[in-house]
Amino acid sequence: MKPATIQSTLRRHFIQVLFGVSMTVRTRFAPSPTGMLHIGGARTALFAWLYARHHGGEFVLRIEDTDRERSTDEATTVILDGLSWLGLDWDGEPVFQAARQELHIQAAQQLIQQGDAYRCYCSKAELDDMREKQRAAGQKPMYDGRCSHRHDLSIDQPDDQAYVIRFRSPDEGETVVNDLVLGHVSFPNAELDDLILLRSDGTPTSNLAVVVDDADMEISHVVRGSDHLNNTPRQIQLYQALKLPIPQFAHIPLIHGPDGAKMSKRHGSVAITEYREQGYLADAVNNYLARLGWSHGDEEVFSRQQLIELFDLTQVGKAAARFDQQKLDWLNGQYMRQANAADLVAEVTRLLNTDISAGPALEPVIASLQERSKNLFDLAEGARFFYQAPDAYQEKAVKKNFRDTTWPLLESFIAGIEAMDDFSGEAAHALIGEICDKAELNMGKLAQPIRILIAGGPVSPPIDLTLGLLGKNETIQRLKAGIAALK
RNA sequence: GUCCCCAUCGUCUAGUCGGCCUAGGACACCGCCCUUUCACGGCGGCAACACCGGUUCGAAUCCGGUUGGGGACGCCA
Repeated sequence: MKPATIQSTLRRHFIQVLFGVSMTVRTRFAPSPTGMLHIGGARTALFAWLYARHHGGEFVLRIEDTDRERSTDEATTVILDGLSWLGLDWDGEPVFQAARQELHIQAAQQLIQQGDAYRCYCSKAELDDMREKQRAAGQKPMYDGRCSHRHDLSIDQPDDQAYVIRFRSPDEGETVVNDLVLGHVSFPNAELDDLILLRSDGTPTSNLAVVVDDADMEISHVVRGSDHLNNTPRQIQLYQALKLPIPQFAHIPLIHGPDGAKMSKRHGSVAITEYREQGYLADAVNNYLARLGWSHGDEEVFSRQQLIELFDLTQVGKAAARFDQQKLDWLNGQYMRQANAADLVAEVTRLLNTDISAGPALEPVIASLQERSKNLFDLAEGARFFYQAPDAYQEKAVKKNFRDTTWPLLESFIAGIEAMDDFSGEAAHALIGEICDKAELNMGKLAQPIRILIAGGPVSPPIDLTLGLLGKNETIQRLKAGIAALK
């Protein structure tokens, strides 16, 4: 046993002793490594993580790589990166499902011995044909159990004909899922066909593996997307047949695109890591995702800590939610403003991707831009002119703010700051005021042209801050270059 | 098609056991204010209980149906 495992086992034991019952919450996130970690998966992971953390329990990771055709190590890495970025830390090492085949096969053997599973010799073509006929007859395509009563071939007898192992599910009665989000959901057993446990190559299928693993890993609450709801009654039957304790289930509604259809590539950035590239803050994404389907009164902004304190599955809504980029943008803006400038330096430096050694310190530049930036990308672009003199001036802004009277104002401004012994943003600002007063103009008549020559466009932090950060020499140099270029 | 789920402003949602809801908040949108720019912020506005029945003194809230949307129907997960 690894130290971490011993520790968690001890902790679980401690809680059990303390409360006299087994009440450890243990949730899991079980992605299949066949693609990116998308928005929906990230939210499922977040909810499972929040639930565990809220209850002081554990959150574990299981990589469901049993479909070896489509699973890749690369996808696993991307998923882990995504979770790490969001700060959804997992307990212990990730478990790889493919490595646990023996356990799954054993369970299948047990079911065979109990008579709860049987060999099915139906070929792919035969099954296709069967389904096609069912569909044509307006029925739900499902296995009709044609091999379940074949007694002519002993299941223990070696056979050169390919077969799969199917679960013998009950035909009558109903199976009830008691879901923490959806409540009672019952399925007629007649609707549940005999699912495949072991493929013809002997490998276990996901439904078997999930049940065996969730039980073996002592998962107390299975939190997953509601696209798995239909698998749940079958899984419950497997738990029962294997005499394993049934966990609690919580099926989280799916996230739809703005058009109401399931999220897909055409809705833009579905990979969670894409949001990092676009300059979103992890906590803002978490906050947004949490509010999609969950709420706490009228509040909108929740820190990570508050989410852990307040989150509960009982407050998760049942309806699917649409993804709304504008609200994410707004929330991200909230976090941008709240953030410590120092914490943003590294990421902004990366996004700027230019030499900043000659310009002002990045931290105060960031501070001056935080409240006018929706995201880090915005912020980096807003900061760029501090380190790169404009090579062009926005035409529309020039047209609007420059006229013949502008030039003398600029000249006297330059003369004024050239004469200053100790230049500062405040002094420059005061000078603009003086010049405009004298000319009986409002300050914008001079401040805007200055801004355009300095930044290349009509947008920047307040002029005093901007000039103060840029410094006397750079200010003069840019103004002169601008006059030369435009006059 | 069959089974399952869902249904409050354009979007996310509040709405504990039906009365406090002439339905609240947030995003978006539209005004106004603040402002040397862009933003932030402040104030105000627009805007919803899908429909039809029933239960009840009283329903967004309970029940039934209709409609609409979504999910699932693989030797994928």
